[in-house]
Amino acid sequence: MRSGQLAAILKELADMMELKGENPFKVNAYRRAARAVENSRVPIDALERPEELPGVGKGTAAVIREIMETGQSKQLDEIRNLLPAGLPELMRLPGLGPKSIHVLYRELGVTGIEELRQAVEAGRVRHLPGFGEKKERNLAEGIRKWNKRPVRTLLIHALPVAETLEKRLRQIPQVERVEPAGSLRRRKETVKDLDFVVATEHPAVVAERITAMPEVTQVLNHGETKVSVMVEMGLAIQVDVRLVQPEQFVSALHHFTGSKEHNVRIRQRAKELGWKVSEYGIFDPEKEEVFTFREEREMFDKLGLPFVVPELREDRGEVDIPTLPELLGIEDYRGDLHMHTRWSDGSATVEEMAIAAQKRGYAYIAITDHSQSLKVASGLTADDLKRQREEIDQVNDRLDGMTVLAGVEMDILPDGSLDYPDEVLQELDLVIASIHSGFRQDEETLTSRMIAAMENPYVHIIAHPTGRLINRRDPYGLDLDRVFEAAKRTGTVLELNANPHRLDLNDWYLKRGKEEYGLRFSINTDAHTPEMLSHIGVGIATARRGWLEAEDVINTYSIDRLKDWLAQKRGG
DNA sequence: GCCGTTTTCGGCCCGACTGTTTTCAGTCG
Repeated sequence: MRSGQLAAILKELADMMELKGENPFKVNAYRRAARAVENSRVPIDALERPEELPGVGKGTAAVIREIMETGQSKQLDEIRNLLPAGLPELMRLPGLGPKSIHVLYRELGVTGIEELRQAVEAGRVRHLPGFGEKKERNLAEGIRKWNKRPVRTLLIHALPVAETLEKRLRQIPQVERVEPAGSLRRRKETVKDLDFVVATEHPAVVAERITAMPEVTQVLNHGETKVSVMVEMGLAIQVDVRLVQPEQFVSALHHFTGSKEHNVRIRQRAKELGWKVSEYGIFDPEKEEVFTFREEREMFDKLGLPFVVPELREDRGEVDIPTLPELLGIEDYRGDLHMHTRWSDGSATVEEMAIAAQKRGYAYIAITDHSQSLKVASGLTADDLKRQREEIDQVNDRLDGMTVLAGVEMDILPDGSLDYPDEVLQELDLVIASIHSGFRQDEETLTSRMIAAMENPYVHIIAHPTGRLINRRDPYGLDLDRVFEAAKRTGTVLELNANPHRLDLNDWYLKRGKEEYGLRFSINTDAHTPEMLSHIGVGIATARRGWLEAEDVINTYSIDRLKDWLAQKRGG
């Protein structure tokens, strides 16, 4: 049993209990337990006493034990027998929560989306208590969009739009301060919309200016403190702007940066001190006094907490521990170890890539073109690799203060063997192995295949370990705990691929790999053009979200230390 | 269901908005 599976069962239990109409605090207790399991530093199967997890008491601990032992929960089975399986997914409809779903089920016998559609079309919903014509129309709209999964925008696409909008907002004379907030500020891999917090004494004027921007295609909401619009700026995205008084700016920025879960922890913390936190400030009910702040740092200070950077605000322990890690920064990064050239499917020469890297201030790079089996990408034969090595040597002779390593991104073949024999690998400075075929094999086959590659002493790094493509392809069905364990045992480093579509390993796995297994990682762009080296920005952001420090990432090593490590992996 | 240097009972984060109501429940972030 993996922590992800256990957490999923606890979440389902919470959802079902909520639909059943259980005490909301009890429901929340199960949600908290699910979070605690996800964020536990101890591997879940090594957890002897679940009640040691925060928010887990006797009751939930017993449920956890039962699930660990039997793989299921009697309580959950009972509710499943009581309530139709189609109900939980109805929560995805905007405006529909557990209470309304229960009414629909009880009064109309609605058990799923199809029956709801029929009830709405027959006009039967509007007569229910708490419902009306407007609500029925909104439901009809939600049902119409049911199958159009809202695709979240990639961070890398959202960033330039946010930057343009930020500049635009700054140009409005009545605007005193502007910051982007929300998941963009937390640098999540995808964002749903763009949030801005604006300080102004004249909210109505600013709101007017925003709705009048030429890129605005639709005004969704236009109130005194909030404007929501759809904009078309290369991509169509919703923009929410919150307008607050200047003295409220910092509290509002913190509030709208989130995450929701982080905010909840912050408010609990304030409550322990007898205060109340909202988007308007920290309120002391005893003295009837409101504290406001000039910088976020002051706000955390007031609560007796170390400053938490936006990337960590996910309630993964950042509010509960006395000292936070000194996160990796772009200035710590010394070289990119995964990129392609014209030798396979890249667009530039070795020298062009090297010069681009040097302009970024790097001390080294590794050229890692594809291996022979990957025909679609013009993979290199052993002979090609020899000739490429000659070219790399020449480039190294011409460059000053920059080392180009000769590497390869070698396919792990569907049968688990590697694409070159050891004699070829030992000639290379650095070997990355990765899976590009046979994605749909079963978990056991895929996992063994990857572990076999890690056991080869010549393999230094596993690239994009789960193979997911955000919004496009799910991760391979790997047992990542076994992969982590093998990485630890063999000293193999797992990659955080900084391609904005991959960002794989993701933040959550990075934190787990570091804390539970003591792993180190490599962050690389997998660039196929010189411009793509700039993707390292979102890679570093993801690493920060994964709580990584410079020491956890081999790309922060000096060239000498890196060479030592490369040799050491081979038993040198 | 969980939790406790004010507590073993009575709380559990906070406020805005919507649509339903005529003072508020439900939903959302």
